[in-house]
Amino acid sequence: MPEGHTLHRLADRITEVFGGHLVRVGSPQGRFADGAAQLDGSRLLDADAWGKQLFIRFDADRLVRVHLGLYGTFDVVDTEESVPEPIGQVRLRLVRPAGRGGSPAYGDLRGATTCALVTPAERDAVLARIGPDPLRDDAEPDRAWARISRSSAPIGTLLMDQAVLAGVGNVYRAEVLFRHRIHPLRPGRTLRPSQWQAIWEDLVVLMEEGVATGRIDTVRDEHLPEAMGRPPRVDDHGGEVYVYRRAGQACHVCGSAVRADVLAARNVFWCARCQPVFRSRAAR
DNA sequence: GTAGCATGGTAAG
DNA sequence: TTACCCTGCTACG
Repeated sequence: MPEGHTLHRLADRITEVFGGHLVRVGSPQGRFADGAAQLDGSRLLDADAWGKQLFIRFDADRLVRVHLGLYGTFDVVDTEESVPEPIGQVRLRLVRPAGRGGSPAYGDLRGATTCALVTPAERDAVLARIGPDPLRDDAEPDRAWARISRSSAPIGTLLMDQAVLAGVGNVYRAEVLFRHRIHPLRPGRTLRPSQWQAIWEDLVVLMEEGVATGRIDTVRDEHLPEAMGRPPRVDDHGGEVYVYRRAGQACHVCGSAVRADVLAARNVFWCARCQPVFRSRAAR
């Protein structure tokens, strides 16, 4: 589930459901028991995300830092009924009690890499080490370009490095490189400034759409299933994509087989014909 | 039923 | 480079 769009969507949802309310905070599983005990009964102010980092803000300058990792989930449910018994390993449970005719709501965090009570200074330290986030209005893409433009590392590695750029994960990495016809192994420093600008602007659009829909869709209208007369993609993420997890299948644009390899410890996918290997001026 | 893998990241070795 | 976190889906038997 979790690339940056998931966390921003979740922050909005937490703010909407719990913001301004006195909440019950628990850790049915027990691994966040100390933090939960300190926060229980206090006022939740709001939640905000930077890249894949989520911070839930409580009164008295207290924050919960959440990182979902690869398979963490945070389900927020507005219910007309009573709050159910926790199912499975619920690290953190937030409850907005029913009151004055209002219905109860709850949020369950499972499988997260991180769930910790932190201070504003600790939050700032985390934020200081991550790059600009395409989903934030105040992001400075030049900061990322400063790193990319002088790095010999592959652009496919740099896009996944949260210290360079925050919020992009394995799906957006593969898809944005396809959309800009750039090979994942191409060294960052060989990109032109205009290519970086186009990638950034595209990430802003794609990820904002991801926040709105809760899925990752990267396929242009002319390549959608209905436009091409091909079957829609069926899997657990739901979005229409060009190359992600499509190894061996036909490229939607040129028909050649999608390639796969491991880059930055993750599977990367690309079309060898649409994303030709970069050749330096000297090599040509 | 269950092995294997996954939209991530850290820490140990 | 590997282990881990310990969820949830898919593929396979």
